[in-house]
Formats: sequence, structure tokens, C-alpha cells
Amino acid sequence: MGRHRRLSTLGSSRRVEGPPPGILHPMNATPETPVDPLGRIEAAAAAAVDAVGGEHAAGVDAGLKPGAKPEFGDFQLNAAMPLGKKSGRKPRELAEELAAALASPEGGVADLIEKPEIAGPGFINLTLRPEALATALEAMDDEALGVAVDTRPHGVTIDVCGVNVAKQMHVGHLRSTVIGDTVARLFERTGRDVHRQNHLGDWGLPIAMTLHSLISRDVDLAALELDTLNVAYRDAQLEAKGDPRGLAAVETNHCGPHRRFELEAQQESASEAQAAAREALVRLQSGDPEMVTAWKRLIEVTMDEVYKATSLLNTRINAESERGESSFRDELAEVVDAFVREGLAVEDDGALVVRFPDRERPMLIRKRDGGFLYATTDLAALRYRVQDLDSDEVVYVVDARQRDHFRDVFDACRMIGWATLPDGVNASLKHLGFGTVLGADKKPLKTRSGANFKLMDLLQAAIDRGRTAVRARSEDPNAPTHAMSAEELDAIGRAVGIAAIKYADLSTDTGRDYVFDLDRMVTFEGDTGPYLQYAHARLNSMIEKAGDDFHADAALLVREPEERRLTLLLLRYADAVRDACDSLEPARLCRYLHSLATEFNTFYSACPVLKAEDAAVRSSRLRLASIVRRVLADGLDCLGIEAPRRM
RNA sequence: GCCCCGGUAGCUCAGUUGGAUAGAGCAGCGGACUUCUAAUCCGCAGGUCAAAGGUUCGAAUCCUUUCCGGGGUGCCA
Repeated sequence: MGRHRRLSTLGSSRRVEGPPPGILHPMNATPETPVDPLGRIEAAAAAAVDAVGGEHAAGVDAGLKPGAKPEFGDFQLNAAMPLGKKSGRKPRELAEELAAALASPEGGVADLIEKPEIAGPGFINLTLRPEALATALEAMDDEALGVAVDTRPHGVTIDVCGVNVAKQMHVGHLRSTVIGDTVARLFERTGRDVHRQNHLGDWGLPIAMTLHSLISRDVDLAALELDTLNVAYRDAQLEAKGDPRGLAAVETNHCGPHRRFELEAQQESASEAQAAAREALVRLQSGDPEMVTAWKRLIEVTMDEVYKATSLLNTRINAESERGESSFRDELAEVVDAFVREGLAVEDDGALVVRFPDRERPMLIRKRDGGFLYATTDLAALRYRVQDLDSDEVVYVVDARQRDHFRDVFDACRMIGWATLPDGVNASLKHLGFGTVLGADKKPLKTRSGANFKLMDLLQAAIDRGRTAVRARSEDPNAPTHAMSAEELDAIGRAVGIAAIKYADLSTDTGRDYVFDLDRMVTFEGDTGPYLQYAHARLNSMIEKAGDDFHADAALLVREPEERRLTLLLLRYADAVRDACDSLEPARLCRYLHSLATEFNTFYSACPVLKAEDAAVRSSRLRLASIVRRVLADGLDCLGIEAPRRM
């Protein structure tokens, strides 16, 4: 079956290696035209570290970081301390030399920065000249907003969604769907070719049992709905399960004959159900037309509802992403043979296992009865993803509790060579494990009766809250939404509610469990999706109002502290996207967007834009605002969150 | 038993190869609206970074030990 079984766990962490998080990238700079001031300063800093440090400069980070506080300047260079440690010289002296090198005419950046300040044990604080800030902002104000295109020739595969046929989606699927789609968008934003793969649980004994149960009861498949299908699935499971542990307890606890009889009867009917299910599976596997038709209908009924949810969630997960376990069923025997042939799989107690050099626990790939396992299917799927889909990166967005499982699968895949592409590139295989969604009681989120919440019910609740809030606001005659139709308001309300849910899921460390508190999410204040949407809507209406006063190429004047801070933050957008993508942590982009929205709101209350007296200031601020708007919209799009024009 | 993950403000969480006085949001208190959209902004208060020891110019971050919590662990997925 699919990737989700039961809930309840604590999280993880999956820091993924990537390039060092240099804060500044040479954005539009080319060797011939080093126009971008930040690129020039970074290069100058690296040169200064080399010159001052000499042989000790190797391995020392010459990267600039944003100033820890506004009074520490725009950027800081911390290289003097590690350099001091390596060379045995005093960090402050080295800092003096580095600062002098940067400020000298030979440093080449004296026109861009104020005199460097040295503080503490050897921090070098740099402050940009206003014109340099304006030029830097100018340089990123293009279509790509400074985000460089990744030119690697291979694609990326993201394992997302992971639903089970015949079962309702629940909050676990929400996380895989939302996080997975966002990771996919981040890769797409950096220019990669992305395959979303939905590894449906659409094969195996449980499905056969459900089919058997439906057919034997003559259920009208044409009229089948997911709710009744889900009940049939559960009943079939229960029927086949019996209670062997109960029977064992009777033995040890010496229960009375009545109880014993009951359990034995249950056991017997369970074995009968299991036998019937096995027979059904054989019929399905051998292509029995009645079974196959029913099976296809089961998938259809399930996926109709899944795509309602993925579409409501504004994700790009659709029928094209569909590649269930069943599509690998004919490769499993061959996968096992390959491992045996390579000497990587050995028989043990009748089963076939793959052993690893660095751990005790082996991975089973074939059961004693000849059946295949979850791991076998995953190996086949992974080979397909790397080799057939041509991916140099495969990311599994799956429950954190399956960490050990994926470690095994990945290692086995590397051992047999399937993770290596024909051109010799080794694909990186990553498990982005997410934590469990908890209720207010800190236990896995369940209804009072102990069942999982239906995902659709949760989404609907959030949408209702969004619509209520949007309607209430539109009552105000001064609200920009006042004259809008009920349909338009509903669409905005839906976007707001979904944004609240998605942002709550994306903005926290994915590996950790998180408490699903609808009330907190739909407060729409503070660090929420709607807060970002609101900032965007305000920007949008301001620029609309400006009309002909807005010029996309207006001269930029960066003077006020709020203008400076906003500009500095805008300049970091490309890095925020790159960093979120490399680390597989959408939360980093969320953090960036939230600080950008906050910084804009601060700017907005401190600096008049439309009301600015001076026409040059007005048009400069309008252009600044329009860049903020585009960055917010672009960032929200990476998160798969809609940015309404009004709200 | 073995393996993995976590413990930071009342609550939910950040904290980027070790950097300056550990930061946000919520809740609390005090301010700012005949709004360039107050779903906003400004300020105040709030901490033994689970505990102890170690490494060094510098530790929430790295090492060791301990405590607490969660998860995984051969024929389910």
C-alpha cells in the first residue's frame, strides 16, 4: 500500500548539503560588465582575504553576511577571526589590514562602500553608499528577480502525495502534498525540469480484499463514492485481521470457554476472508476482466477526490503525476534477480535479504512465501526515477518515521549502481521526512471517535473561515473589496483560507511534529499566509492608484533607513530561493517573505508613497514598492500560495 | 537491547560551515486610525537555551556523560 499507515511520531531533521549560504551572489555580473555592486564587493572581499591571509587564507570564509544589527552596517566580514586562529596573529590587526585593503583604491570598491568599521574581536562592518544600493537594486530588477538559472542537464523527481486507493486523504497527505509541491516549485523556479511522482498504494492484498468485498456484495460500482469505498476497505481489513493476540491472551490468562469460543470463531472467519482475498489477488494479477474493471473504477473513484483536494490546494499534482505501485509489479522479480545476481541479496530463513556493511538490520526484498515487499517496489520505482526519468536528484517527501526504510532503499540502490547516471553523475537521493500533525492535546490529530480527520473537512473549515473574514471586511464601504460580487469574494476567501493552512505547514521546520490549530492559523495576524497576501494586496492597490505616476524605470533613491532596509532585503531574494531549494526547507523562504512583508509594512507606515511631496521621491518609492510586490508574488508562487489583487 | 530524532520566553517556533546584547509570532500591557487597505505599525515586559563537564578569543550551535519525551527496529505498508 501507499506510504502512509498510522500516525504518531516525533520529528527529525534532514539538513541537506548544499553550497555554502553566501548571502550575496554576483547577480548580473559578467567578467566584462561587473555592474552589480554586491558582486564586486564580494569579489573584493575574497581578494583582500587572499592578500592579507596568504597561505592561511585557504578554507577561510571570505563571504559577506548581512549585518547582525542595523548599527553594525549593511554587511559584515568575519574572516579576520578564523584567519587569526590559523596564522597566530591578532584578529584585530588582520581586520585593520583587511579594512585598509578594501578601502584602498586598489581594492576597487571605494566608490561603493563607506569606510569599513572594525568592532569587537575583529568584525568588519561595511556600509554601502546609497548610490551603490540603488545600482544593486536596479541590477536585480529584471524578469528573474536575480534568481540564476540552474543549468544542470538532468531532471529532478519529487515523490509527493502518496495516497492509498480506497482510502480518504488525511493530514499526513496534506503535508506530503503541500511540502512536496512547494519543493517541486522551488526546483522549477531555479530552472530545473521536475517530475512529481505520486506513488499510489494501488496494488496488493488490501486492495484485493476490498475488491472481493465489493464484488461479493454486488455493490454498484458506477455509483460508488469514496466514503462507502473507504468503509468497505476498513471492513475488509477488519474481517481479515481476526485477533491472534486475543487468542494468545486467552491461553495465558485462562479465560473462560465462552470467550475462547468467540475468539476462535473470529479467527476462523478471518482465515476464510484471507483465503478469499488471496484468491481475489490471483484473479486480479492474472488479468481477470471483471476484477480489472472494478480495480480501475476503484482508482478512479479515489483519485477524483484526491484531485479535488490537490487542485483546491493550488498544487500541480494531477493525473500526470500518477505512477502507482501497480506500475512496477512486473519488474519486481527482475529487481530481486538483479540483487541476487550481483551477490547483494542472500537467503536467510527462507527470505531474501540485502545486508549492509555498516549496520545489523538487513532489508527484506522477498518474503519466504515468494511475495515482494514495500522495499522491492521502492527499489523498482527509484531505478525508474533515476534512470528513466533521468534525475540527478530524487526527493521523497514522506513521513519522517520511514527514515530507516529510505536509508536502506537508497543504500541498496547505490550499491547496485542504479543511482549512477549513464554520464557518470551520481544522483543524490534524499528523504525529506516530515513530522506528525498533532492535535491540541499534543497527540496525533484524531476525531473524538479516534478516526483520522478527513482532509477535505479540514480544508473546508479553513475556507469557511477565510470567506467569513473576507465578507466581513467587504462590508466596510471604504474597503477595496466593497463592490465585489459574491463569487469574487468567495474566491478570495478560499485563497485566504488555503493560504493559512499551507503557510502553517510550510513555515515550520518540516521534520518536526506540529500542532494543527485551526484557530491560530486563521487568525490572519502575525506570521501567517494571509499576512503576506495582505501586504501584496496593499502594494497592488497602491500601484493601481498611482496610475500614470508609476514608472518601471524611475530613478531609485535609497535614503531613509526604511528604504535602505527594504532594499537590502530585496537584494537577498535570489539567495532565499536558492537556499530554500538547496536545503529542501521551504520554511527558509517563508521566513524571508515574512521579514520582507514586515519590512514593507514598516516602510509603508513611515514613508509616504503616493502622498510624497517630491515627485522624484514618489516615483522612486513606487518603483521600490513594485519590486517588493513582484518579489512577494513570486515568492508566494514558489510556495503555491495565491496572491489576490485585493482583499 | 540496538538505532534515529527532539528539549530555546506562558504558548507556537526561528537561530544559516561556532560570532557582537539568543530573535519572531501569539497571548499580556501601553500607544498610533475622518487609513496612500489598522488582516497594519511603534513601544514595554517576558530566558538557568533540559543538566553537568570539556574544547577556545568566542558555544543555543562542536565533544563526553546524564535526565526527560518521541519514533524505528526481518517476512505490513
